[in-house]
Amino acid sequence: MRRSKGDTAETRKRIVSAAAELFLARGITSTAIADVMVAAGLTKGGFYRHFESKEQLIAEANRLAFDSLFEMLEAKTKGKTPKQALETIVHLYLYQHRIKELLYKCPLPNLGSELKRSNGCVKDVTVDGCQHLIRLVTRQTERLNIADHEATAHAIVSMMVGSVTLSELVSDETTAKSILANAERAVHALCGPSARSRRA
Amino acid sequence: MRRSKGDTAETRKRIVSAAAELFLARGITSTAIADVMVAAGLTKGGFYRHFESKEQLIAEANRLAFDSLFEMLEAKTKGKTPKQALETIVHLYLYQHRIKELLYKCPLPNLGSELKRSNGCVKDVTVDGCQHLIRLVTRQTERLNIADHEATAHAIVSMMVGSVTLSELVSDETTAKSILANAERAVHALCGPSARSRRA
DNA sequence: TGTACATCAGTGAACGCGCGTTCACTGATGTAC
DNA sequence: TGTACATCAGTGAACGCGCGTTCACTGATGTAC
Repeated sequence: MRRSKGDTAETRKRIVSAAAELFLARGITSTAIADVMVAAGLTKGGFYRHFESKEQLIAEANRLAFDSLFEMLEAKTKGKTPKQALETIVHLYLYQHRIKELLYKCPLPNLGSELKRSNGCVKDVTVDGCQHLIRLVTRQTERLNIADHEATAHAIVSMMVGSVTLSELVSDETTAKSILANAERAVHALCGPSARSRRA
Repeated sequence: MRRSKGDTAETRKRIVSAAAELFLARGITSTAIADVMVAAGLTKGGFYRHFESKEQLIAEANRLAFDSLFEMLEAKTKGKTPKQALETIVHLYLYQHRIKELLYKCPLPNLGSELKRSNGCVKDVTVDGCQHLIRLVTRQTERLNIADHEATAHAIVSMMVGSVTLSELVSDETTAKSILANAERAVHALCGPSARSRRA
């Protein structure tokens, strides 16, 4: 039965949102389209009224996850000093799995190896997200007057992605926590006074 | 046709080796058992004479990849000063994709998100490998007399895994290279003179 | 050492299941007049 | 504003393919005597 335009648009959003949550929690290949549709309160037959293929859904779900992460990080750092802003970004990113208000997790540590082998629009979204995250951090290292702000930003993002990956992997909760805490400390060290070239 | 004991053992090794290469290059789910068997010069029907399930093969292939990586790192750092040894570990790890003599790549950045959701023996091998890598680095930071050597080792391993993940992901070769170079520099900074507590 | 039989690595076909995709159908919405 | 028809979101069944796993069979190796 046909639905009104508004309903249709809302249904589509619900599907993408359910997909983002399921993909990030269970992985892409182990999430079937039927799972997504059921989570969105529909049956799988209706999927192709909204999307051309699973590929397209993957791309849109990842874009949603990236966009809402970046939007939250922008909002939470607005008006803060560069030091506070950088600390906020790093802290929120590292503890993304424990923050309820963050609907979707970052695709980079959660789907990294699945996305690495992707093509076309999925690849594009991933690369964009990756560059966007680097830019977000670079903006703060630049404001902090760090000697080589771009290099430092690269190192920070690598550490963010790597530590989240590792902490989700090791089954021991104590180790997981200390990996995150140590990443946070290391970022601090990389941005410490000896790294600043000019007065802040 | 039945084979001699030696042949059988060798065939088994060939299957595990082919699996490790294919899994790490193409991902686990997108590598079929038939692909592995063909790469090992056999037909897929013979697989179950050697293994109970694909699961078991995944576990063994990952163990092989981890073990040969660690073995190489041990060999290359033997007899070196802690500073040289740490630099060697980090450098070889970061540039693992460009080193031909390294048969298998590290499962952590290459299969991280696929392994994260694994269970049983696959999970065990992954966690072991992760801890082993941390220990390998910790041994050097300890010898370097770094103030908090375990915390620093965690940070270094996070950066190693994260930067390899990211550099394989971004399609732009220039960015990929600079991510790796900046990770190497950052490790250097984390182990710099200000991080040493006692005289070396 | 030689012979007869059991074992079992490897083959190729077949099975069965899950999943992405397609399709005929339904009935409410949107549109033309 | 009301009526008639076209559109199309959603359903449930079916299709087709890939892939993990099983199986009957072959013939060389290993073993018992």
